[in-house]
Amino acid sequence: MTVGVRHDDLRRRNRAMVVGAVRRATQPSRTEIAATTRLSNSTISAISSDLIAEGALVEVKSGETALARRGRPQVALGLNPGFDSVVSVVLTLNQLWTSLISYDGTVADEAVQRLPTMTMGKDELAEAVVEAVRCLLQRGPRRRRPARIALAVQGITDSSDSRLLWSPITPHSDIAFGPLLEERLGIPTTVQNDCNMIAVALKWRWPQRYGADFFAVLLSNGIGMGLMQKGQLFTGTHSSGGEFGHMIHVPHGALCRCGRRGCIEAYAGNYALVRSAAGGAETDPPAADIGQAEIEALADAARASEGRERAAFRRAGEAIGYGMGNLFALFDPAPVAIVGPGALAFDILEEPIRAAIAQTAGGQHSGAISFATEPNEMPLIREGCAMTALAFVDDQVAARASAPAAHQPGRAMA
Amino acid sequence: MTVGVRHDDLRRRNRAMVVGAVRRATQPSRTEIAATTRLSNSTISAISSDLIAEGALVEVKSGETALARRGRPQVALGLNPGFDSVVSVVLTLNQLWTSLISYDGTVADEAVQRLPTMTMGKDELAEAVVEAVRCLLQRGPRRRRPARIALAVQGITDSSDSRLLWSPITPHSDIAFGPLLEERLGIPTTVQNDCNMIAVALKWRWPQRYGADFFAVLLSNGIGMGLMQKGQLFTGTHSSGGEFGHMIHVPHGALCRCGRRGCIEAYAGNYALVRSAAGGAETDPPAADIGQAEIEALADAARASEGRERAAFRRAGEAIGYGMGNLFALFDPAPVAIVGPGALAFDILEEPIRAAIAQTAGGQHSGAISFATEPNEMPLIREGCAMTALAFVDDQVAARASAPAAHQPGRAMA
DNA sequence: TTAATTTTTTCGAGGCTCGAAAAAAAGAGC
DNA sequence: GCTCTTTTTTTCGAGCCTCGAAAAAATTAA
Repeated sequence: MTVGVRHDDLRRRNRAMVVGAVRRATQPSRTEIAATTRLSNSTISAISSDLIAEGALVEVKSGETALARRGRPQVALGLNPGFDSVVSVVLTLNQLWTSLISYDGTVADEAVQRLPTMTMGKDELAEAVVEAVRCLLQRGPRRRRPARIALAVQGITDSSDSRLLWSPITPHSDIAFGPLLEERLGIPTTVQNDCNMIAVALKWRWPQRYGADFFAVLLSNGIGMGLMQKGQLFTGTHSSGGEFGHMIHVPHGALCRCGRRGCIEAYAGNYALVRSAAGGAETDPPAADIGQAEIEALADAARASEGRERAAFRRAGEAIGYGMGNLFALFDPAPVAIVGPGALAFDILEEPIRAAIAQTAGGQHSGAISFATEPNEMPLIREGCAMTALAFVDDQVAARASAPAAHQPGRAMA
Repeated sequence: MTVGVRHDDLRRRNRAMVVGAVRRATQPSRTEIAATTRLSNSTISAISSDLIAEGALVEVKSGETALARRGRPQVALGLNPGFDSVVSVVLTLNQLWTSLISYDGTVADEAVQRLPTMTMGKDELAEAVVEAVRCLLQRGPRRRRPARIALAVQGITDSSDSRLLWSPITPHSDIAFGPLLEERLGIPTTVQNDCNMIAVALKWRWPQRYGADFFAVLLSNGIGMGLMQKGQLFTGTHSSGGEFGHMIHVPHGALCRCGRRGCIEAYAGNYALVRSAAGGAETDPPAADIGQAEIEALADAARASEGRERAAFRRAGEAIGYGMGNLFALFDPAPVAIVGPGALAFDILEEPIRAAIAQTAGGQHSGAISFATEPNEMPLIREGCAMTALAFVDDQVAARASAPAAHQPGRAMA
C-alpha cells in the first residue's frame, strides 16, 4: 500500500463489507450486519438502502417468521439472484463443464461435454471453450450477459490470471484463454488453478473446519495443492504457484510426467502407483490416463496383503508425507484436506504419510495434524470457481459509487 | 479484513503514509510526499504540520540549497532524531550486540559482549540480555526510555513475536524474552528471526535490487532463510516459519544438528562441510562451533584441486540448489541473496546450485536467476532489527490521533 | 387498547480530503 | 533596488462519510 486512502475508498470498502456479510451469512438483517462489520446501524442502513436501490440486494420476506420475538421484526437481506450472473468453466482431461451461476450463487444452468483435450490443437481447444460458453448462454431464457467468467484448469496460470501457462491436459502451452474469451464473448475472464479453487470452495463450505490456514492436496493422476494462509489464497508471484506435486522428493529419482526426476508426483500420482505396483523401473515412461477402476483394484490388492501394491502405496505416502513436512517447515502445520480419487485410498496412505511427517520439521506435531478426505473434487472445483467469479462481481458492486440513479424514480434527492 | 473501516482509520493510514514516505525517501518536501502518496497537497500540509507539532517530524534547513531553482524553495522534512528511540539486540552464538537507535535511524550507541550462550541457564541467558540493554541505556547521556526493543536470534520465534521457541545457540527452548524484557525494563519487545531481519535490511538498503520478491539465504554454521513475497515479509502462521535449512533434501539422509535426517543443513551447514570433507560418515554427530578459518581452508582446498573438499562443497551446493528449486516451485523464482560466511565460497557453490535448480520446477529459468553475495550478515541483521523496531514506533505515531495538545502553546485551535 | 421492546430510519455533528485561491519565498530581468 | 515570474505551502469552503441520539416503525405482551 504505497498509495494514500481517499475518501471514496472508505465507502467502497464498507460497501464491500456489507455485500460480503450478506454473501457469507444466510440472509442477515441490518442489525446482524452491523454487528459483524462493527459499523454503526446508520451506516449499514444507508449502504444497504443504496444497494437495494441499485438492485444488488433485496429484502427477503421469509414466509416463516424466523423467531416470534417481541419488537419490530428483523428484515432479512439477501442477494438478488437476478441482479447479475457469472459463468464457471472447469476444463479437465477430456471433459468440459460449464455452469451459469446467479448472483446469489445458485446454479441456474449447467452442461458437461467430452473433449479430446490431449489431441486437440491449441486454437481448437480455446475455440471449444468459447463455443461451450456461448452454447450455455443461448439455450436458456433470454438473460443479460454474465458479468464474469472463471475458468479452472489443472496446471499453471499466470499471475494476472488470464493465461494457462502449462497444463497436463494439453500438449500446448501458454494459451490465452482470458483475452480470447473476453474478445469473443465480451465477458472478462479469469483463469485459475483447479486446486486453488478447491481451497476456496472448502473455505466457503466449512469455514470452521477450513479457516484461515489449511492445505488442500489433490491426489489424482497428478498431484496438486491449494493453500490458504492467513485467510488468503496463497499464490506465487508470477504464477498460480504452489506446485507441490513437482517439488523434488528424491534427487535424480523416479521419472515424472513433467520430464524431471524425483518429483512427488512421480511417486504419488496415479501413473506412478501403477508403474510402481507393476514392478516397472522408476524411469519407465509414465502412462497417460489411468482409469479410476484400475487404481481401486490396486488399493484393494494393497489392503488384502503385503506385496508390490502395498509397497507402491507406501512409497506414495512417504513422498506425500515428506513433501507436506517440507511445507510445514515453511508455512507451519495446519489442517489438511485430501481431495480427489486418492482420498479413497487414504486408509492405506495415512500411516506412511504420518510416519514421513514425523521425520520432518513438522514432526513434533505429527499426531496432532488433522486430515479430512473429500473424494469428489469436481463439485469443489466448480463451486470455488463460481465463488471466485462472484467475488469479482462483488468488487464491482462495491466500487460502483452510488449509481448515477439516472431515470430511476422514487429516489429522493438529498 | 472482517471489520469495517471507520473514519479515524483513514487519518491513521494517511499519517502512516506520510511518516513512511519520510522514512523511505531522504528528506522529501511536502510536494514530493504528495506525489508519492497521491494525496492532495492540502492533506499533506495538514498531516505534516500535525506531525511537526507532535515532534515526530522536523523541517530540515539544508545548508546547501539542493537545487537553486526559481520559485519558493521546497522545505525538506526529516525524522526528528530526538523524538524517540529504539533498541536493537542481536543474540548470536556466544555474542550479544546491543544498539541504541534514534528515531531517524542513526545509531546513537552500540555495544558488543561475549556470552557463553550454549552453557548458560535459561534464566541466566534471559537476564544477561536484560542487563546488557540496561547497561546500554545507562551509560549514555540521560535519555527518555526507548519506545521499543527488537531482538533478533537465530531460530524459531512464535507468531506473536514475543518468544524464542527454539534456537541452535542455546539448549533451552521456549524462552519468553518479550514478556521478560517488557516486565524488567518497561519497554515493549519483539523477538524476530535473524534471517527475516536480513531480508528486511536488504529491502531497505537496496530497494531496487531487492524489491517485492526475493530470497535471502544465510549460509553459516546453520542454514537460514528470509523471504519477501509480494512486498511482505513471509512468516509462518504460528511461528517465524521459512525453515529452509530443515526442509528434507534426502529422506533418511545425513544426520542434522536438529536430530533429524537429511535436512538441507545437514549437507550445507559448516559442520556438514567439515564432516563431509573429513570423510566422516553422514551419521557422525555434528560438531558444535566451526571457526571461520577452518571453512576458508576447506574452500581453498576445494578451489585447488578435485578431492573430498570439492565434493563436500558440491554436495552442499546440490542440497541448496534442490531446496531453492522447491521454493521456486511454491513461490516462483526470484532474486537470491547469499548472505553470511558461505558467500565467500559462492564461487565454488554456484555451479552445483545452478545445476540442481535446473533439475527442478524452477529450472526453466535457471540461467536467469540472479544471485548476489553479502558475506557480512551482522550489519544486516542489526539494521533489519532496528528498522523493525522503528516500524512499530511509526505505527504508534500514525495511530496517535492528533495529540491532545495539552500544555502545548503556539497551536491555534480551529 | 396500551405498554414494552426491538429494528430501522432520520438528522445534525464532527472529521476528513479535495480543489481553488491566496500567501509565501525565492530567482530573473531591468 | 524594484517588479515580475515561478514554485511551494497554507488557507478556506465544499462535499462526503460515519456516528450517536432521537424518532419512527413494527411487532408481542398484558
